[in-house]
Amino acid sequence: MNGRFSIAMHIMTLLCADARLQSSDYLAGSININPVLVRKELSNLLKHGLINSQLGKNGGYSLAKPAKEITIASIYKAVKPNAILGQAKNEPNPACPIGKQINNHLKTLDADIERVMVNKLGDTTLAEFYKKFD
Amino acid sequence: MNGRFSIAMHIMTLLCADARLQSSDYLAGSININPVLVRKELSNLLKHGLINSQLGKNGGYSLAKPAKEITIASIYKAVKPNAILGQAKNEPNPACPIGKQINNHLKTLDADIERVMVNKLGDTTLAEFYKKFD
DNA sequence: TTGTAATGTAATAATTTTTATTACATATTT
DNA sequence: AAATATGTAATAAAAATTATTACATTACAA
Repeated sequence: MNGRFSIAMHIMTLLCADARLQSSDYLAGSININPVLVRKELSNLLKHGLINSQLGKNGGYSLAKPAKEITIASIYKAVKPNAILGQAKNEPNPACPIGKQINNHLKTLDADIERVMVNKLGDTTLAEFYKKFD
Repeated sequence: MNGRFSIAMHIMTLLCADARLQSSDYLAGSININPVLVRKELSNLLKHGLINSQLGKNGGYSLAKPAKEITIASIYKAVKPNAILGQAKNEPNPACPIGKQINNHLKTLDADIERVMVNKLGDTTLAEFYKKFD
């Protein structure tokens, strides 16, 4: 996985900290990455119904619902990679009895792990996460 | 995370399937990646005490202990990334109250998740994983 | 004791992925 | 109508991953 989860959490925390509309430039300034990347992630969070946006002058972004109704799991799901345990790029040798089957078995293992993770992340809300900041 | 876990699992499964010494070239052929990459991962697994190697002609690799004593968690630990949830490359803006603290809080979250994952992966042994193959 | 086949590892190149940048259309407020 | 923001496409730059080449070292076996 890349830095997308961190970025999404950072965005959501900033929106949680101030209910007013926040611009992508301001968010990018706190995260310290390119504004276009932030807008791309905002666009994804929007698609997943986690935030609202307002076009035009004085526009910006805000949480789509109260922070105590947003689980960390829902944020994770919005940015989740194909495989949490990672996957090799190459097709294993189909002539090898192990190679032929291993990807399926690894996929099953990965699904098991993800279930446990999402379960754990579902225990915490954005509001609880935000409480840790002083 | 990259493909290292997949590769390590593939190596370990192949060694589990045949107790005789296996060469890195043979392993690379089944995985279908460059033999040098395989040797690098073998060198890492060796360092973690999961496998044995034998130098010289007719040399190769074998499991360091019975497959039923090797947990998937121990294989994961040998290749585990810094942060399972990923991390952004940039330092957040220290002038921002959220930016200043978020990395610490994300690190805590990550540690929680990893604990749950390793717990789950500790339930299964290589022998059990191998049983799934026909 | 010499040839062969294997591990072990360093250096470098190629490829892929991620991140940054530029540009501009569209929307909304003042 | 001007200003400021979202939204998005196209491209460039940087970083990470994977592949390749090269070769030293070890051990078996003829």
